[in-house]
Amino acid sequence: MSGEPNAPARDFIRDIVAQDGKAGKWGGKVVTRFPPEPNGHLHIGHAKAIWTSYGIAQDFGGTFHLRFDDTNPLKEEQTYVEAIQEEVAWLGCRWDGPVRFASDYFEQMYHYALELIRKGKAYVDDLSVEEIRAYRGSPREPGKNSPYRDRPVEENLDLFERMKAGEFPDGARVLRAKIDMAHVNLNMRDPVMYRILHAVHPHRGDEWCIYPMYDWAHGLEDSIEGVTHSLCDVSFENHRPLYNWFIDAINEGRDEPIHHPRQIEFARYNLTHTAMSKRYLRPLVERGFVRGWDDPRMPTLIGLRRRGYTPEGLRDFSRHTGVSKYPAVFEIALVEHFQRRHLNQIAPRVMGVLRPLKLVIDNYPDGQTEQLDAINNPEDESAGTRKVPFGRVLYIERDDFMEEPPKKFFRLSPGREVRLRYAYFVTCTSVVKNDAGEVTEIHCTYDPATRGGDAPDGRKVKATLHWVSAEHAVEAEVRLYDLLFTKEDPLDVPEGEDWTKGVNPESLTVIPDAKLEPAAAGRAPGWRCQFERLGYFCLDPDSTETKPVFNRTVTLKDAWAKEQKKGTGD
RNA sequence: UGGGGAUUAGUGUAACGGUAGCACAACUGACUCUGGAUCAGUUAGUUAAGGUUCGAAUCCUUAAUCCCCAGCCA
Repeated sequence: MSGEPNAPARDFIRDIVAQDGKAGKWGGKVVTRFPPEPNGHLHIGHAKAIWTSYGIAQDFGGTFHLRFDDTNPLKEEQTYVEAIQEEVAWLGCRWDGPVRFASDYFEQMYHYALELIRKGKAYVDDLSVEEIRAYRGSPREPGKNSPYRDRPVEENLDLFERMKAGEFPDGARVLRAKIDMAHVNLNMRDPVMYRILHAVHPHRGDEWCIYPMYDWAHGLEDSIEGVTHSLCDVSFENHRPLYNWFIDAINEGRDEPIHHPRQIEFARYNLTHTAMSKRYLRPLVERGFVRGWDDPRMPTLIGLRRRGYTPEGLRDFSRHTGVSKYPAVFEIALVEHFQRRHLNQIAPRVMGVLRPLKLVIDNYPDGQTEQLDAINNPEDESAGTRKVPFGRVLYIERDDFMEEPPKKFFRLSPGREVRLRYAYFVTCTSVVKNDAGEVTEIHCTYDPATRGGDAPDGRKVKATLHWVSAEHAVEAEVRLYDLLFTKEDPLDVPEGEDWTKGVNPESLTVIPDAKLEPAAAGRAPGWRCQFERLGYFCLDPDSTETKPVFNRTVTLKDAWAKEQKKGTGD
């Protein structure tokens, strides 16, 4: 990322796009696209890829397309074309024009294929899958020509036509490009362009019996749409010569050459403590390690959304991490940083006690209730204030009291005075314990002169505690999430060992009876807030009229927790 | 013993032959009615070895390491 925090993004792709613009390529136009296959949900890795393409279109005043790469009806489903649209829209990326489909270009591609056959650049091959594989050779050994490679053009035309008409069973024949079976790049060894598939396509029904292969289709889709900069994964770097070959072959002898996009590859990335590919995510769902694809622990977009992640935070993460060709591993802390940064600006504050400890103020009038003023968001004055009910019996956080406090523990302990946020100073006078010796209740006195939280005599306290009035408390379920895997690289396991063993057994902690101030009640699912001193939370769709359910999106930074971890707390 | 790419603090990413910078993380400290936020500061880097040059992260050579490629998947 460039030096200034708010400087425009700068990376090698943007440099290329800028150069092309300067050179007047494509009339200075910029068109990018995101081309998902509708066969699964998007994850945070896609989010960055989408933001790269969309962000570049935005930065250069270009347009951005959403196009489904639906060339394999065996693997694709309509539900995903709907889900993915929603996911991209949620991210905040707006595509130009309608949602596009590769399958809308099938006719055009077919005609291009006919042209190649007529030019002697493609042929129908009757070899079986196994034979094709065997004939392909290996990276170190050249392949050999198929015996069908030199079929006359007329025969190829006839056979291809009949393939399209559905005269042959699946797998009987394919159409291949005639390039070079000895090429060092395996992708150039007569790649398959069409295979026979008698399948029902989600978008085209049973119109087609032949379906284009990705390598044949993809470049053409970009060409047809006028995509100028076709951004993709580094693994397609080896395919670029093939895409160029196809377009050049089509353009050979053509009066009006078809558009030739420029493909630029960039590295995909990984995150620490998580796995991203479907291969690893699916078992988590199917074997019940998580509750589903939208489990808030999942790196899927629907999971992160449910957890309370904001698209703005994801966008900032995507932009600030830059683009490169090096297979980067980002620390999950960086993702969280951008979530906190955004949430801090927008999340209204609320007080909630996760592990309640009863606190009784002995000198507070029994039965009295006050409404105290609290600030909704110190980072946003326009968020205003609210009233919080206060009474003689309160709940405070168990962690905020220690009978025998270590040196760096500033919170409540016997004889110590602390502030109850927006309320009063209280001093702990005694504790009540059960038979097991656990503290079940603490007693305090309060100083009426400190109403609102300031002492007129100017005396200071070291800590401010959040609290909830017992009488007014709203009971809620709170789900605390931690790393899905404790290991940085969950896939790095010894030969033969099951990587799912690395799933963090404490990745979910359910608190059934948290106490919240009334302001947290009556909200709609998706509502985000900060529980003061604890973290950012988001109301889950599992909530009912009587029982809200909150997901912890991300914790607040916690200096005390860090101190404890260091073991220097006492 | 094939081809294509890549390598800058702990993690990412700038510097495009001319002072190696930024963010996150870590660590200090200030401030604070959130041990949050904010502010100030510290630690820490060019994969290695040669060469070209007044000057190299940048150009050249060699080596090392990592990623990708033998689907009728995308």
